[in-house]
Amino acid sequence: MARIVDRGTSTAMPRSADVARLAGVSQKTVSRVFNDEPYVSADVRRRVLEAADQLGYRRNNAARALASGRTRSIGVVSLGTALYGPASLLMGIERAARGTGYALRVVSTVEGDPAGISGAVQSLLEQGVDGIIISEPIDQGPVTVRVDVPVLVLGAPASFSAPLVLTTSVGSDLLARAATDHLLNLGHQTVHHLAGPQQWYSARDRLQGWRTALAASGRFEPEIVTGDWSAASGYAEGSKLIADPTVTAVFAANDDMAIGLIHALVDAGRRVPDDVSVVGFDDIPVSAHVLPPLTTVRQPFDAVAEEGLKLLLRAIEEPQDDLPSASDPPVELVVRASTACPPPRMTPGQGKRAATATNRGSHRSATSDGGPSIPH
Amino acid sequence: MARIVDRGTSTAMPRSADVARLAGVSQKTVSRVFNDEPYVSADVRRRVLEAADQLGYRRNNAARALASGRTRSIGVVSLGTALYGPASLLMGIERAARGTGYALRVVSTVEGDPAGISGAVQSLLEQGVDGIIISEPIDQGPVTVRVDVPVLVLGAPASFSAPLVLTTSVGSDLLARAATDHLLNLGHQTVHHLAGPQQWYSARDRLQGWRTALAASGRFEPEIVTGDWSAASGYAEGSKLIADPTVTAVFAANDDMAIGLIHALVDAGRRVPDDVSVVGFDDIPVSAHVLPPLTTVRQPFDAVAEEGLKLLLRAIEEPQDDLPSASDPPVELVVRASTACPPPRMTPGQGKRAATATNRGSHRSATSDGGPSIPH
DNA sequence: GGAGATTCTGACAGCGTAGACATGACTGCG
DNA sequence: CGCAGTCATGTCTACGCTGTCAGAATCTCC
Repeated sequence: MARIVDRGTSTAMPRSADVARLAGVSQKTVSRVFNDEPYVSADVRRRVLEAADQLGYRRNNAARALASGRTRSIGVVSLGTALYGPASLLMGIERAARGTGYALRVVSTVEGDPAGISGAVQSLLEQGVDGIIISEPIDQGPVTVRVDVPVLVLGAPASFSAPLVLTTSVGSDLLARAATDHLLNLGHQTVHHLAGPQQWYSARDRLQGWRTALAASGRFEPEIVTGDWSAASGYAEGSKLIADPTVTAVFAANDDMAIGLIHALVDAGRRVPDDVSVVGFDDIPVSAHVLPPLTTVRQPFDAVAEEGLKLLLRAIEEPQDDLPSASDPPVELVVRASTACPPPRMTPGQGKRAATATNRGSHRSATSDGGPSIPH
Repeated sequence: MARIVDRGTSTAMPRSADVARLAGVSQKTVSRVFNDEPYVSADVRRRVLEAADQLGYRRNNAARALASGRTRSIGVVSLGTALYGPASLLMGIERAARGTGYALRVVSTVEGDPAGISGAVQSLLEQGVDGIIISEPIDQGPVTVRVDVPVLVLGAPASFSAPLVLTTSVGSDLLARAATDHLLNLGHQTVHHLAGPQQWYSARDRLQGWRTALAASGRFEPEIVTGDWSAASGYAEGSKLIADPTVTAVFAANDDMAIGLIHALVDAGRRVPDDVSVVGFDDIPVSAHVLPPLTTVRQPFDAVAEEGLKLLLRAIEEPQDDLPSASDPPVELVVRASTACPPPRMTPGQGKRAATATNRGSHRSATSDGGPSIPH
């Protein structure tokens, strides 16, 4: 087990001057060694490192930040939830940040706090950051924050833009479209939508993607119901939705709500996928193993985080450069057992059975699976 | 939507001296105002705040840290995963930290990195933190880190202790025991265990709690199988476990594995809970809505995070004080529909049918249902 | 062999704040 | 009235590092 040892109050933290004295060089040279600056002879470098090691020297970050004007840390505004999406994105950012030499400062917005995002940004600026990532933003009405570092907004619409602000799509709309198209291709007349809370941009994106898919196929756009991302809301709102017996296909804005919806369907005596097909969104870890295993789309959190961070670091380090906009992340549909062709009576006299049959099970991505039960 | 506005490169960041000049006071007085020090007249305070507001002044954290020797931030070593447990704990810490005046610096350990926790601690110390929280630690073999700030280890065994190190139980063992006892009380002869990866202390705690419960009731302790927390491993390892037809009750070390296990049971033609009862651990958001709704225990993440943080801040701010050890968090068992009395043939000649009927088939979905569950 | 370029090292001056200490102004009280 | 005590503010400086510049040592090449 890791042992954690007190360094003892007797010895104060050594500073670079102490190392310099021990190594017989100037304090500035120690600084050079630790910053990997050129023009330090191999011999001196070795002596400095040895002395530093012997004293247990560590650079003082505060002093570095003060002297250089750069804090070497970036702030992340996250949502104070353990929801799979936000949490995954945060972890993706953490992973991407590692090895860049930048540390992460995380604050999260308080639900119901009117200051919200702007308050969080404010507090990050006070802490001192070289850049800010706003992950999974929520629309909280017009607020203005004065910022002097680059800001990256993950998954916000263009309307968020302003000087120094970068935006990156997380591809929610495309994924939502793919999910809806999958159901349409199976032969469903139309697809209903169990939407996420509309203050969330990602929920709006998914709604939009669903609409686009329906419009592109010239289908009727039914009324939506809106949940709060939770399985409980999926159950409650889903129950309302499926009160309509003509519903044969539902696209839920996340997997949790999809699972709640399936629960509601089963409680109502409807079979999934025989009577109603359900598609989720996120591919949360349990989706492959709930009953029935859930067809869903997978968000490329790591790719989004990595690309976004790269963009931000470039804005920090090469302020003069033009910034390329990020490319669209890949669409990954995971077909499992919660979707199927509509029940016969719901597709009156259409010669589509062959096409439908072909279509079923053909939508799998590399990660998807064979039959209804799918270990990965 | 929040507008983010560049402050413009023309104007440099104002410093306290600028505010002081505008307010007609000394720089030190500005410092006093912003630190809420006593002995500043109301009039001066107002003038300073006005001037600061006018200039858009923000304190420079690096300078503050350098001058005061305190960074006002605490570091969190987290696991680089979006698993519900670790993510929830991290959010709990974030929530608890808010309002304390301490910022959070997060680093996560890389899976497979030999440096692991010690490397993460090292990097936090370099960034400069006043204290460190190690959340959900993993045993990575003997490593020694030299530390000069208080360290709080959430959910590590006593063996982790060392000077300046605090430990807090997350109560996994008690919760595991409650889960196991619940199954025993339903009349099962014994309870099998689908364990988590044993490098995780929390997985060990759960194993231990299960053992304790069995021993306390004088039951036979069956062989365990071990998963990796994922639903997929729950399916795969669970399949091995239930190859034994005498299994009537399984305690899984987390909900994901429990869900995978139920999937495996259903694929094997065993009914849940009629043939086999399953208890999970965590109460992840979908647990109330998977089929059947999962009986599980809920971890008091917020309580643990809050109490732990309080402990740590006390160690930071009153180093002389004796530190009280944290109290045991509450045990919260959530009984849903995945558990019932064992099938008749498994409980030879016991007059328990009435109890079974009562318990079974009550597919209540709300998290705090009646009966044996314990609402908080 | 010496002008110029290149490599290495050091002296010095901040960076923006908080702490130690000094200094008045004012208060209360014998 | 004078002295101690409290309150309000200012002066000066250290915090530990990096950026700038200067100087010394070494190399390069005709």
